[in-house]
Amino acid sequence: MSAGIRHDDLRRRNRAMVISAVRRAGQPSRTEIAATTGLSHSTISAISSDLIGEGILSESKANEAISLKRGRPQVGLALNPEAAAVLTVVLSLNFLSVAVIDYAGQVIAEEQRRLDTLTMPRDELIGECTAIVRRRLEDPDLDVQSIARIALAIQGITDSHARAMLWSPITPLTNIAFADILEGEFGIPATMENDCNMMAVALRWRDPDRYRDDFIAILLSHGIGMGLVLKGELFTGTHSSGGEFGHMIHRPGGALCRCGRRGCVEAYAGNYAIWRNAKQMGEDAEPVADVSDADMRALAARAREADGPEREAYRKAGEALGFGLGSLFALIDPAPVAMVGVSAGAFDLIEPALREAIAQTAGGQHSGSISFDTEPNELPLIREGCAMQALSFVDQEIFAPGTQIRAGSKKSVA
Amino acid sequence: MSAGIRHDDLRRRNRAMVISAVRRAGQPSRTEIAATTGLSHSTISAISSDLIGEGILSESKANEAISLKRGRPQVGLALNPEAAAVLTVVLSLNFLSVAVIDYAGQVIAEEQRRLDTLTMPRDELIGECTAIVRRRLEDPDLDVQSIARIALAIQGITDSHARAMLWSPITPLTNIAFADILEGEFGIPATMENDCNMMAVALRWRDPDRYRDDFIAILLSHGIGMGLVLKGELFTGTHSSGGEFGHMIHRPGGALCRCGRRGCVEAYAGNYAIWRNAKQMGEDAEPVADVSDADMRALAARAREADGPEREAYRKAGEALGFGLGSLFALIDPAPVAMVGVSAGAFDLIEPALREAIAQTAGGQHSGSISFDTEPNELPLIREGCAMQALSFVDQEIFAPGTQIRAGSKKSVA
DNA sequence: CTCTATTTTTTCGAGCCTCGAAAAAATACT
DNA sequence: AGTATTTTTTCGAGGCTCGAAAAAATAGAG
Repeated sequence: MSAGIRHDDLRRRNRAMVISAVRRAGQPSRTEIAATTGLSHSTISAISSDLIGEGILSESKANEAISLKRGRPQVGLALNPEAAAVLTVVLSLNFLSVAVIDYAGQVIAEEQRRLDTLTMPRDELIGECTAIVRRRLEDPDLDVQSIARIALAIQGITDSHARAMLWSPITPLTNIAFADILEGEFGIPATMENDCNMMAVALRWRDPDRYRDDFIAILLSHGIGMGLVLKGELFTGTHSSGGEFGHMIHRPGGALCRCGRRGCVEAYAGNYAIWRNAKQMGEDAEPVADVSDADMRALAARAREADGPEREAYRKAGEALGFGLGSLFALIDPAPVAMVGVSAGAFDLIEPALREAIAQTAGGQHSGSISFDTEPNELPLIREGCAMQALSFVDQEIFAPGTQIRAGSKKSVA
Repeated sequence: MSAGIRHDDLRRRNRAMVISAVRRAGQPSRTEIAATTGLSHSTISAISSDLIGEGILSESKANEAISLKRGRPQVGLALNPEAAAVLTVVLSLNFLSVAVIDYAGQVIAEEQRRLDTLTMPRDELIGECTAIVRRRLEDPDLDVQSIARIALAIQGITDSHARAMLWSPITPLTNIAFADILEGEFGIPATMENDCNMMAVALRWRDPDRYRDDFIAILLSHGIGMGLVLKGELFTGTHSSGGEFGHMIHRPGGALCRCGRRGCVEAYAGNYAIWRNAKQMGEDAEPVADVSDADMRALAARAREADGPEREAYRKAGEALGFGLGSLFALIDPAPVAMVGVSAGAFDLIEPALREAIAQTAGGQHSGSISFDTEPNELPLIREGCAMQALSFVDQEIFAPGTQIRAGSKKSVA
């Protein structure tokens, strides 16, 4: 249970503070770091000199803009791009992509591939993933030793220990321990992340002012997913990645959902549901396997043109999302929302009904003050979140003396 | 933002560990504390000798049962009951109760009072609260100086800073900053807590095995409330006490809820809703102000006797709770549930429909493994939770050197 | 071009804190 | 009475952070 703080934990934690301050701030001077961490200048000086000696940080002749000031100019501290690297794998419907990212967060290599995830047998799916990773690792330009971590993101439910995919809409297969598989194959620590959680992580890095301590990222795609940050931390369920917003019950016994149950939010707001309603196929119609983004955009265009079943379909989606968000807000209070995915591009069609629905719920009091951002393209967000998640892990490993540091660096000698 | 750890924080935190280890374990020996905290024997020895010197802990000639062992017998450490005391105030529908609790957690005085909260004007309600507290503080048997904290719990929504009641079903009044009022009046730090959150706190102290890191306490009373513990911490909303499970939407546009909206879980499962359905008054009927516990018990008895509208009313309540829990489980995954309040005594009537509903939701996969506890009497739980919450605050104040310690104790001199 | 003011960074000794090992204390068993 | 065993305290060593002072590096003034 509650662990006491050992004396040597102190340095560990404060190293952590310094590294994360540098990652957040870009090129802060030692003085700035001292200010944000609350530690003394002497401490920051000692720690950063250690980190530079270990090749984790490097001095960069800093902000020329501010060098107009008097005194001794600040020396910016930056992450040394060569200190380590991470590899991200994003597995989504019929699509697999990997990227290699250096310690400073820059993409240094990538590869993408189409594949038929829905019909692929287990071995083949796993094989494709390991193969694409292996190809990247065998790249002669890459120092394999520097790859410190792999983060794999997938649509669907992952376990709360970030080891396995439990269930995913992109494949009928279940319980694939991707993290263990990749670790076993390549001997590099790996984690298995939920795509929407990675979206949330990315949003926070992109716009820390708007997405700080509490916010919601909702994926409006074939299915409905959610990434939730509460009190500054990624929210996960007790056993799984949790936050299955799409499968909150909107109408008990209602429309047939892809998950086999009835009345889920997704059964009204997922692409297949909007499609089904627009085509007036009835709520019991079996969900179609996939609707292309182009088809969805065409559907939205038609809905904008005339008040027909297409517009009504988007209205129903908005209503379901609104009541769902209302129930969510009853639990966590309102927070900024980012709508991501192809249907976020049709948010103009969704928003009126959504706001009307929210107004009828507990969140309704603040209905006006709730603001929505839209971002139609989810893949870059997911990849970015994966990268930052993996890099944060590496940061932690680096200041944990117990762990072998894989970067080609030697300890400074006092 | 992220604060570094100063050198003097170390002692503070480790003192915290020791105190909370003692509060949890009852009368642990120094060796046991060392084991649970992971700190060395020397450190525990130093800290506990400080704490004893300051009058916070005391040695108690420990477990005679274990003194059969060889070696030097363990000396149990106990909280010194006189180190401080706290005062709890529980304000519920037409009922106000206070208790004074010593540092070891024993009730040393209490007082209860009926009052008409629904019609009472603002000044009077506040006046009643301050008056009952003043009476306790003026008790000649009590050392006023020792009262280190006041915790006030109320049914309804409180703000996330534990300062004010925002809204409550027990009064039409809103936005009463009880914590500030009591602090101003008596000069004793006070907090304003949500009743269901305090239930959850109490459950954890009562049965730490069952209610550890993740669990749900649901109040089935006139209204429906929830206290939620996730990852070992009390879950609150971003702005308010949050966790308004009762106002998640069960059926959009459905039955009229006491909150003025439609289709909330509470509009089917609150006492007034069960009453309304049992009396076949229609879902639009204005909720009655109060139903006595005796009436509810009579209703449950009739429902058990024959399959009439009463039984159907409980079935609907179960359905609403089941779908609500199902949606909640979609977000947080299933967790142990405690049903508290008068209708928890009728859980046999509620459970079948509840389980059936859950089975139709995302939580359904684990439907069988979800276990429910029942506790018909909420008041003792709330009071107990309040006491532990207040005592935990005092624990924190005691190891924070910045704070003036109000207990009559002097620092040990080295 | 030199000197001064200013700001950043490093150095150094002081003061704490935790730890491990050893000693001391307190009991049961023989 | 002596020995084994377990708990608790003592003590010196090693680390860490801090504040103050020194050193470093620049802009502006004369």
